[in-house]
Amino acid sequence: MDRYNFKQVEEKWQNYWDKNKEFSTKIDKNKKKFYCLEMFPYPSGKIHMGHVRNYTIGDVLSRYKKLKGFNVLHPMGWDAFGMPAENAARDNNLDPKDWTNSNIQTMKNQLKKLGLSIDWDREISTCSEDYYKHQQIFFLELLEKKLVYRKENYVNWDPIDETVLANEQVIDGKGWRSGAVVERKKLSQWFFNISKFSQDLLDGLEDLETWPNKVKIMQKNWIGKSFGCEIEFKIKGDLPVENIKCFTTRPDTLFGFSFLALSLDHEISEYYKDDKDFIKFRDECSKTGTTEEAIAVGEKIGFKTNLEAVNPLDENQKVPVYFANFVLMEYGFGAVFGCPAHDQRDFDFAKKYNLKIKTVVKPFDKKDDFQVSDEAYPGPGILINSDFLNGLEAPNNSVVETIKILEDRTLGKKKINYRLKDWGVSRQRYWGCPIPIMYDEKGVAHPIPKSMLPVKLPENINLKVKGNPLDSNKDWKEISVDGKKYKRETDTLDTFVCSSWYYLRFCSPKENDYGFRKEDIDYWMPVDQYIGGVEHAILHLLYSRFFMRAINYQNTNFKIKEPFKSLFTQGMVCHETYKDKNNNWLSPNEVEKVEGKFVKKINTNENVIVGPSESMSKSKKNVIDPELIIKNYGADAVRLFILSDSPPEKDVQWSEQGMVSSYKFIQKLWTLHNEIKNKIYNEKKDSFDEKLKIFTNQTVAKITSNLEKFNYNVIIANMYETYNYLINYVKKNKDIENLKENYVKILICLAPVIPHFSNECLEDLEEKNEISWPSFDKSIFKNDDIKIVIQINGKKRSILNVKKDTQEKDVLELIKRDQISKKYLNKKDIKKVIFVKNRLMNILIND
RNA sequence: GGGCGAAUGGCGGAACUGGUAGACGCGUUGGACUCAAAAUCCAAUAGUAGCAAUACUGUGAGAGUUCGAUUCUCUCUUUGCCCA
Repeated sequence: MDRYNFKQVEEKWQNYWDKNKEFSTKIDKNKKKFYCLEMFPYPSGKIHMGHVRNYTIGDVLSRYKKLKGFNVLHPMGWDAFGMPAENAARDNNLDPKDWTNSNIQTMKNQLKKLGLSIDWDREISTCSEDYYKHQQIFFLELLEKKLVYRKENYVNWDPIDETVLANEQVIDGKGWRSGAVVERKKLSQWFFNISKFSQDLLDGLEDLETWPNKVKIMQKNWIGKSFGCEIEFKIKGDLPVENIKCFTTRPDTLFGFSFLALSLDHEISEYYKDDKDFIKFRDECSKTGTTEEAIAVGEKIGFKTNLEAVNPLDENQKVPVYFANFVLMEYGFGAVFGCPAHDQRDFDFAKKYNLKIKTVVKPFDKKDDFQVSDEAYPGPGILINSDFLNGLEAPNNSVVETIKILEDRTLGKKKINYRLKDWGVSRQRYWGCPIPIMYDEKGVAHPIPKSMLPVKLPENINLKVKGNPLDSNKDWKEISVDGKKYKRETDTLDTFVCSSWYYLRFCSPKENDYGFRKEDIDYWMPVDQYIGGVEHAILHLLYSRFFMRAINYQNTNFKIKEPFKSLFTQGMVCHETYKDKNNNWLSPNEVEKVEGKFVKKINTNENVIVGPSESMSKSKKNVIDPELIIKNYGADAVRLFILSDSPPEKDVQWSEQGMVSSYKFIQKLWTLHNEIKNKIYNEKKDSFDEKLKIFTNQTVAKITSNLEKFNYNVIIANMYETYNYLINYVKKNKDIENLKENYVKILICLAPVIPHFSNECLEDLEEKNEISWPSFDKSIFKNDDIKIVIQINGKKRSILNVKKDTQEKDVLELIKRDQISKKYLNKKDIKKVIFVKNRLMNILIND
């Protein structure tokens, strides 16, 4: 018998699928559709194990649904714009387009070798003009609906590279490439008005029943709805400022008011722009960084103004006004009132500047003279030292009551605040979708006329210039329309915009006039199952949800609000990390295991420090190249292994031994296949075997239910169990009448995970019927013999074989004759019997 | 600091709605085959005691509900992720 030649078989089936357009999909209204989508990859060069896991999970589902008779849409594309291309192109004197397209070719070939059931006719790439031209139209539509606007905003500015940096590109306050100290700079940028939909995005979460709860909670926190009050404080001092508006969620602690803190960007800072001390203070603040976390961890510092704020509930109470580094302009109105006794941040600030700390809430179990001492008390309790508010229960009652009082006296009003900020989409980059805007001589923005769309990216650009290469490209930048001179917008769109609607494009990938055809999305949308990493839990998923609402807004033709009906977030692929004695990372193939436990470096025999298992990353060198693994073991074996060791939503440890055992398992299945085939074509026949039928039924039932529940690791265990059963079965039996019929069912159950192998075996059996997912017959379990657990005083003592549905008194009779049970029951009174039909009997006796 | 999870053999992990804890795989040990090795096959494998049948203990710790708890409730410990 031949060994299973995975190379030949896998190539054969991949070619077959390709040639027959097996997975190319058309609208078929007679069939139920199923849209399965995995997050599309960034074409960085080669696929990595994370892709293998993500796409294997999606492929198992797609193939299963197809076998179940669904019309499955399973497309793939490329999230092809972005900085790595621009950087790689600049460093290697390439065109970003060429770099990207060559990576796409490589990765596409790699994905094909995994045997994925993808409709490659629908392949899209966000960097192709065919894609981004539609995005420009969307942009202009949103502009018309006033969902896009321009405003000035602070950015992280790298003064050496003359470029804007994303927060994650700022490391310890320095640019990740140049190492220059990052500055805050105000730039005019385009924004999507996502905050307009804050409440709707929040409400929509309720309907996403099959999304992981944690993702919904993350989005909820990100939107950050808070209930509070807007208060105007009267201001006294030497500036022409009459009042300052501020937002608070705790107006009930107003009597503990001890300072008012303003953001550095608050409009009042204008009066101080020439004040040397203020400038010095502002520089000091910029060192601590602008992220919310940096501010929270860093020291709270303030700059005292000559202004005083009046407590609206008590005219006699006046407190100083500070600029403080912990107040963000984006939150509320960029002004907060400080109540040190009940907010730790305010407490730290008050201690530092020696401001009064007045306790206004006491915990329920404390007396009225309770005083905050070492730290703030932010918890619930009863209001004290608060004049007419005394005795209210904080925070629930007291907040509502205080707002009522403030509203009555027209000192403030109820307000709901959201943390969600508008989405800045301008990027000072070449390799992105051009923003279809031009500016006239006065600097007023105009949409590029529709007839002039799309705005194409210029080619042969010099990437070595400082700053945005588009900005220094005069030929491209300067245009004239109807004899008037304009300058193009040189910023490009954030790549998250591209990925906010790509799932629509897959429905109509070739449509030329618009981003999608209504007929197509009416049939295919929403995505029935979306699969990807949890790292996109907030931004990508929220932006996509927003984008649907933005298209939907003032548009009766477009019904979708939620693009992804179900979401599944898979875990990462991890591997041990290795370092040599000089603390340099070593890759797994620079390391070997010699004489058991310790790991040594190849050639030098030097000891290696084994670090914890972490998610595979190039920087830690703990990566395994999927291409090599597929070459050595085959796609089916890789698919099998990547699913086998852990539940798909959890991290999985890469293990060479596990990989080898998956490979061996496929070889064993092949041996089994040949044995079964011999039996099937054997002349001698045994009669029909009921037990085999029952076993097959159980197997199909188990695998079906585990597929439905994403328990893919358990499916692999089911596959091993099935093998173990069948290999013993064929040893003991000749061919029996129903062997082939049952074996074919089992082979089909293997098809989602190991499609090449399964198809090869089915073909080998000359199985001509159209393959579809086997049904299972629940009634077949009826005649089953049942094992009943016998417990004495709650402890398992014996197991009885009985017919299904045996009654309590009959089981009791059996127990009395059962040797083991008799031993425990001997001469003891039975106090009580608990009987669960077909399961167990628990007998309570006096000890 | 807040929110959400997690904790089961040497390891990864199973366990339907509260009903036989440890499926399945890895590793380890022993055996068969072989001159030998690899490959393959067979067997054992939670701990303790015992030749054994078997008994007791056992799902992070402690309590509770229950005839019965890995599963439900409370407290605690450790740990992961997200937010601040």
